Amino acid sequence: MRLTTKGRYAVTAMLDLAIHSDKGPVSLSEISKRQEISLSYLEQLFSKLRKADLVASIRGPGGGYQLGRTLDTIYIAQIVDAVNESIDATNCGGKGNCQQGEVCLTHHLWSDLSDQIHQFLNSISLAKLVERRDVKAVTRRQDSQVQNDQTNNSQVIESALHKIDVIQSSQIA
Amino acid sequence: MRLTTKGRYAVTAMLDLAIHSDKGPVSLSEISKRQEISLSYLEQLFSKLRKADLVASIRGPGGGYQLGRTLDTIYIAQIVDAVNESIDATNCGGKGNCQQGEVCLTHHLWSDLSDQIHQFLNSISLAKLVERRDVKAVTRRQDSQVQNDQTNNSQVIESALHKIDVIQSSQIA
DNA sequence: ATTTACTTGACTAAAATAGTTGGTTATTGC
DNA sequence: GCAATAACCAACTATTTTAGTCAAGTAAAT
Repeated sequence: MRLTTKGRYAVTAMLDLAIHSDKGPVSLSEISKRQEISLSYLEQLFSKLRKADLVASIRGPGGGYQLGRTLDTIYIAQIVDAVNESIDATNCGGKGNCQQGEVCLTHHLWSDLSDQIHQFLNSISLAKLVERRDVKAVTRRQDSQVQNDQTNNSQVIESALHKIDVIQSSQIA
Repeated sequence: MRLTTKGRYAVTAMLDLAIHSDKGPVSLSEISKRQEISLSYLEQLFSKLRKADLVASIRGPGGGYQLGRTLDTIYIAQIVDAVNESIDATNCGGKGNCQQGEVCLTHHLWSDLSDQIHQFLNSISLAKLVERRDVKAVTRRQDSQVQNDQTNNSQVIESALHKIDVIQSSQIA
């Protein structure tokens, strides 16, 4: 059974994409900043998401990713499946050949658990997540955070430019 | 989120113990044979299970392990918890400090999933598992399999002893 | 033409898993 | 007392997975 940062990152990134897709394509570097996920790692994940037709890519300046389908037809289980092998709790991948071709003592237990998890993650669509109050709150926080970072960056840049001016004028003198 | 062979082995071994505990203590080597789990690995797992008071040990010949409590008060979640760190699906261990001290965009989703899994595994006791039809069927298969192995082994030993006899008598001659 | 941004593949450090090895200690039956 | 049995313990190791980097591309828009 695997549910690690990989699957979590994928869902988080897809949700970020869903939230910000009203103003055209979303670039991975935007998502990377907002969700604090390494850009190159996102590239790997989105390569898989694209192969699963969960997203579509648009190249060139102003490009980025768009959702491959409408919000209400993308379920969390599909996202996790696309990047992880599966969300199967059995050892045998559900095949039932865990002990010398036969089922092991606890096979059915793990099989039941898998069904349970799958049902849960398959009952939640991106549309549902976007509407959640806690998601909206975090979105507000993240958007203003990125805004601040950019302000801070331009301040840093301005002060750097100022320093260069000072150095240059002192060199002339 | 971790649910790997470790947790599965622990539950399988505990169930095996529950099934065979009617005739006194069960040794790890018995469990090892029946469930095809490495003996030394079982020792590691049972060390943790003992610390969680899920089993009690009896040393010396004829010794082995017994359940620490009655069948109906031991739940699968407790067994997995005892050997794995936790069955938590969040990245932050449920603390909600996943993004710079604040919750990340998908924190509540994973938190909900964790609750779901925990509820499921906490609703199943060893007593319930023992009664399942599929468990009873596998138990019959495993018990007769081990019986056959032992018969085969004694045949192998007998034939080996015979060979030694032949070699020795030829050396004398 | 150049910039922006996606695409691909190979590589890597760190962690976790699933063991192995080699002992020590306690108990029992002879 | 002495084997034999079986729990207990600690350190070590191979393999796999995760999470991420690096480098060299390709496609599209201005």
